[in-house]
Amino acid sequence: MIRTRFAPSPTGFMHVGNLKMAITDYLISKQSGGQFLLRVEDTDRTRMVEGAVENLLHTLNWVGIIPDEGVKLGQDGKVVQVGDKGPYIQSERLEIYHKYVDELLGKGHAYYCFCSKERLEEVRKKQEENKQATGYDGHCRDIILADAKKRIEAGEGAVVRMRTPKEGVTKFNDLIRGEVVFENKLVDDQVILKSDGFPTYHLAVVVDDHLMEITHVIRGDEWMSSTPKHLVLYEMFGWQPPLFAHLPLLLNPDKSKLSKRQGDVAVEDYIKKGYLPEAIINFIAFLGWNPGDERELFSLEELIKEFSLEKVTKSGAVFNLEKLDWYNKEYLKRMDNEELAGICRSLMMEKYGITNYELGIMGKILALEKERATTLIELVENVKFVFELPNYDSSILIWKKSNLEEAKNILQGLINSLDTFSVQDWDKTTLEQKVGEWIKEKGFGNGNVLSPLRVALSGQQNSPGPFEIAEVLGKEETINRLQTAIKKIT
RNA sequence: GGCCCCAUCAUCUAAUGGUUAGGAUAUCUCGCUUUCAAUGAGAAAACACGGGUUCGAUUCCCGUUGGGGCUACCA
Repeated sequence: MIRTRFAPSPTGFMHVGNLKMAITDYLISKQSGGQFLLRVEDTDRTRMVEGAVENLLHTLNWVGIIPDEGVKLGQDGKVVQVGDKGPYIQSERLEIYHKYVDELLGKGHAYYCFCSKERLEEVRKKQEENKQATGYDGHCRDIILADAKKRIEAGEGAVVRMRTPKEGVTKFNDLIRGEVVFENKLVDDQVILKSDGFPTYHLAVVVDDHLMEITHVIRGDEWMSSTPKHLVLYEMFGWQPPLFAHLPLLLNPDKSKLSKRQGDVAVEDYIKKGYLPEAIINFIAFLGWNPGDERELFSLEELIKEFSLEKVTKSGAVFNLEKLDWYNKEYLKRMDNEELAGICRSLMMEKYGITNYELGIMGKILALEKERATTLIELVENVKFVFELPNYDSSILIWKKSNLEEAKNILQGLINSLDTFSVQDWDKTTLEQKVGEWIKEKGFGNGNVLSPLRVALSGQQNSPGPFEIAEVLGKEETINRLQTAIKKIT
């Protein structure tokens, strides 16, 4: 049974790269019938952002990824912690970390360091000048623990560093990349406890993953180089390390690590733009993974069944919005009209000031444009002509080599004909059939009639079919709009 | 600089020790059609380079180049 965790820092909105990690963690745990936990890593108090945890959780909820354990949204929408291995917020686990730091100190696997920031910077500068690997120079490595404690009691500030072995190698078998080897002498004596009493990521992640019985650590590639530090800590504690999988990063079009500067990176931005959760999940899951055959459309459920780390690509993937657009169109096209109406409800009410909202009617209106729109925002915008006929120029009523006079006659003829139709028969199929007969009878060309009709109904030269529009508009409004068009000509 | 990772069309990717190197997105052409969209048919488009290994390498090995990540009392 696999236990995975998504461990975000509450430093802002959910990044699409983070979502990719969360999705992967979720899929891997679910397909084994295991648990997916969410842990909040808030050990850097300087970067905390108000409301970030709520935002993260809401975003995850939106895509349908609900943690089994750890921090999640309760029934009332408030943040709660669930599970018997908590707390799941690192700032609430300080005592635990201190206990383990003491253990390391006692065993000689860690030591107090009193070096000033200035000294550390100087050391680093010199190393860079000499083209050496940067890292702590071991200045405080040999201070006797008792002496160090005295200095601390006397009020001196200190951090705790891990005493990494300087010989041999540390290796691990990454589930995606295979064996990776690091020389121990290059593993830095990393700070594990900061002078403010908070642990660093490296200590906290190891302690928590162990205590929370995480079996698979699935995280971004940027953590690869830190993994030996973590492995050394597992070794020091005498713990069995989990399995590691480092996922390739999401990239900007210029192939650098996906960043804010080159476009939107917050999942929230895409929600606001009107992308569907299904499209986002599918798109992101397919960045660096595919089922090996030619299927492209996968729901979360299907992904749980078929996703596998073995098939994850090793190289980073450009976050390609054109493909996202395509996915969104596909899901939009397939969506049930009433469901679509439900999703667009607030957008529609806001934009068109609608008060009584009938899903059936709204669904029909939205269906008019759903094959043409990329996003929900665009869809709602495109349907504007239903509520408000745009002010168009009469010249666009003319079809090809025809003229205004002819258009006017045709529209008038159309009114006379449509007026005889019963309201019961006012659906696109019947309309198309009857108007078709009328066109034949009069000997007009299709375009000569349907084009002016389209413009009269939509105010646009490009629009859905005129009969579909007429059905949605109803008989009265349809005739109304035809009369308006005629008035424009005279 | 040091360490680590990566390398197939513009992009996401598939496959293989011998293939016309496949699909998707985007682009273009044609068809359908009252427009647009959708859809159908097609086009253009890739194995980074150099050495090996091999009868034969895009595939395996090494190197080069290129790209990326890390290199904090941030995660």
